[in-house]
Amino acid sequence: MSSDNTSDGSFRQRVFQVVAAIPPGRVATYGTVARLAGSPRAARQVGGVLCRLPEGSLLPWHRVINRHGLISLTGDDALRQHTLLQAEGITAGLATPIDLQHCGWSGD
DNA sequence: ACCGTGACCCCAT
DNA sequence: TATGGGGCCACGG
Repeated sequence: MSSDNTSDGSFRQRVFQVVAAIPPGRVATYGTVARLAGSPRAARQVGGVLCRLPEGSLLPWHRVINRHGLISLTGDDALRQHTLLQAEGITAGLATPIDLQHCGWSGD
């Protein structure tokens, strides 16, 4: 019921659902996640939500990168994300940009 | 209800 | 080619 599918509640919950839908071996940019979440201009907020993720979350947050195909985190967190991406078959993102044309996911 | 914050993105110098 | 500043939107205190 609804003319819109925005019946989930908070934007944060929506980001969880979108990120959880990213297939293994693929990555999505913050802008893409924001767009699929219903707010194409809220790319920044997507990072804010992931930053506040609980430690036990099964959400594949590591599959979310910036529009340059690089990891936006810094320090140990960046290395942690890079390691998780390696486990997905992606050996780039830390210093070498990920090929978004090959690994990029747009909600298919 | 107001202000500050931020894992972004875009443009100008 | 690198660096800086501004705009955007949602969330916490």
